[in-house]
Amino acid sequence: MSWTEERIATLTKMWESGATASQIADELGGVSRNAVIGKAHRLGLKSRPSPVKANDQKAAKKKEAVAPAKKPAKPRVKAPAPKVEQAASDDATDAPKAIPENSQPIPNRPENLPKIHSVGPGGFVRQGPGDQQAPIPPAPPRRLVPAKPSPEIANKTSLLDLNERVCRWPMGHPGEADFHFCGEKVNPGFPYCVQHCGRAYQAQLPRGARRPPPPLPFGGPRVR
DNA sequence: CCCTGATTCGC
DNA sequence: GCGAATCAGG
Repeated sequence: MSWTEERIATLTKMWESGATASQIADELGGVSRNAVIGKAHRLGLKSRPSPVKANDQKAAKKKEAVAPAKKPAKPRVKAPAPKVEQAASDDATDAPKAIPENSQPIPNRPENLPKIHSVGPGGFVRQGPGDQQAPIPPAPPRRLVPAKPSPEIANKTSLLDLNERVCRWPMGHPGEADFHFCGEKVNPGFPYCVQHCGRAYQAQLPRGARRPPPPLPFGGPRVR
């Protein structure tokens, strides 16, 4: 697996937004956590909160320069990454504009967040940030047409099934076999069904009640 | 043990 | 340039 430009872009975005190297490697696929860290450093991306920090740059640390008495060969092969090869090249440039980008995977402290219960113009109940039922954020914008229909999405709403009348809320992550869309009847005038309108359009909290973290442009780390 | 990132160094 | 091996802290 080579470092294409989009893969580097994803790495950079995720790294800067605080995702761990493991998450990044997992999202990219085909690379190890070490590869991600190594690449990040080569790219000049700087260290974020690193576990090992209390170093005075001890120069007196050396590995064995010569005479590697014994090599453990290579027992360190846990996950050879049998990732599902993605036939279609994903292209992060075009984004379906109907897909929202407000994703807050960071759980807000449930402490005294005021319960807001307001009704949107379409009749949906706005969801307060304090009461997210499922913390699954909307999937990131990506190109996501599956090369061949798999049985998992046989009865689900695929990208090709999208039209003005069905809910475009993404279910799952693009690129995965069972990725599909909600497909419910939309709340008239909205790109989503009533239920997902409640997720997409959240109630505004009073000033100072909270400060939402910045949205993750890549859609956030994969939730497993 | 698990996790994390940093560093080294053979390729 | 790449990344496995290794290190070191949490």
